[in-house]
Amino acid sequence: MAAYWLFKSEPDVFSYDDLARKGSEGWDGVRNYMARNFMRAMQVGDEAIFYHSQATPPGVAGVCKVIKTAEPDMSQFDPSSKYYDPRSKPSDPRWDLVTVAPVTKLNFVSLEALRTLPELRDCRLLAKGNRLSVMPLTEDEFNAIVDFSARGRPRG
DNA sequence: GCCAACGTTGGC
DNA sequence: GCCAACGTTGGC
Repeated sequence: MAAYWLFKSEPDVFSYDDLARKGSEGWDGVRNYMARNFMRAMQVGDEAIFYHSQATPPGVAGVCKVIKTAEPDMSQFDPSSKYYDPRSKPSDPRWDLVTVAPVTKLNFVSLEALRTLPELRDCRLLAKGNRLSVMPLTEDEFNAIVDFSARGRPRG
């Protein structure tokens, strides 16, 4: 049973277009245990919303999918990486990544517009103070975003 | 640049 | 195990 997720990325660093250009990307640099655990639960074929944070405006840029399940994020062992974690050992890696590929570039849906969708009322993306960079979505939440992007207005 | 919110760290 | 301090995130 496929699951649905949301990934945040700062487009100045790595945008949906960057993913589309590259074809796939190991989602490295996640250093939050909850986000890591969500990645460990991902299966090949799961689909995810690609969200642009720290953008003007922030919002949803596309859909991507998981093409490889969780494996150690090697940047944790690289002292020259900004994601280096000196407390992590190769024999017991702390941090994982999944590999994603582009599916569809969406008509951009701003955060402001997302807040108008009733299906997202309980989505943690919209919760005040939310900082989680990888999170699950319900099928209804995922579809509401994609449908709004396609139609430019809410369902129903 | 500001500030609220949150996760993590470290002293005790 | 508690909790204050700190660093980071992310919208504005």
